[in-house]
Amino acid sequence: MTTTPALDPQALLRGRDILPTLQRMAVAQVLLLQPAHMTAEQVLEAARRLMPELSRATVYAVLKLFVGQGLLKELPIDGHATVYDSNVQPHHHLYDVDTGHVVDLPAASLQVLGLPQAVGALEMAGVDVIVRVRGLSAAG
Amino acid sequence: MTTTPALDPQALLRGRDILPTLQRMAVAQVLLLQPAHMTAEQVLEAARRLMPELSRATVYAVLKLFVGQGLLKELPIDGHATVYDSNVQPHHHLYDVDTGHVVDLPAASLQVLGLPQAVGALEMAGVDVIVRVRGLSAAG
DNA sequence: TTCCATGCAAAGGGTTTGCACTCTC
DNA sequence: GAGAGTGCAAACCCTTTGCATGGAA
Repeated sequence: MTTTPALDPQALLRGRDILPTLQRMAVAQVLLLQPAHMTAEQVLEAARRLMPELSRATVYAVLKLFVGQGLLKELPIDGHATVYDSNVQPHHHLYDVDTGHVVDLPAASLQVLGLPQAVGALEMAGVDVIVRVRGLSAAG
Repeated sequence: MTTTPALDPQALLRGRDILPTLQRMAVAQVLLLQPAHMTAEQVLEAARRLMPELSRATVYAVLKLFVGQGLLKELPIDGHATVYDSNVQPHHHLYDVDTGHVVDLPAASLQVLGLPQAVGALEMAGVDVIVRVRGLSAAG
């Protein structure tokens, strides 16, 4: 692990050459300071508690910016709404098919064998393992 | 493999207690008689070559019915449009992040180690491995 | 002062729904 | 004839875009 938890949203954003506006810091506060899985709507709702005037369009813009700067990852989990994951380290996911809750699975907890043969000469851009389960009660 | 390729759409549908209407047989013809990965829009376009009056709403209804009856699987690959896979055997996917093309990866070509420990006492509903690559030129 | 960020509202794509018509059993 | 299946259009949800305002360098 090379993660140095950035406890200061402003420093976190400056470190990625992102102008730390109030809106961006509100989103960072909600999503980047701890591991979290949230949809855009959930981010908007949570960030508006810190900044009620925050607009939906801005949240989408900020999320897209954060993804581009490597602060967030979009999860390919569910067809309806994009889920943003603030854990950008390689890892996998447990997904509750009934509730939609997601929890991280450390990269080391699963091992995928056979990848080199499977991708052959293609350029590999990443591997996602999604384990669908039932009964994941706690919030993810 | 226990697959007995059903070459007759009508028998295929009756086998699942699905009333074989002309619309459902057109969709089956296009998607179920061979392994394929298609979005609803692609299914509509292809099926309309067999039946020009087919409506979009009916295609969505039929796809949902087929998924419920285990004839199709929805792939959790991309946020925009749902991709339907007529291969319902356990297997994984190679996904071209540039073109959107998908190809099957036989279940045997990859091995995921550590699942029992990862899911613990939860009920496992399935495992999806999506390998993102670039340069997958052929249609998937 | 120039450029970037924000907010609002409208537009856009994918999917679902309401309702009348048609067909199957 | 009763109930299921279909088609059309409108509605819906998530996301993006256009444009005018406001703030940062």
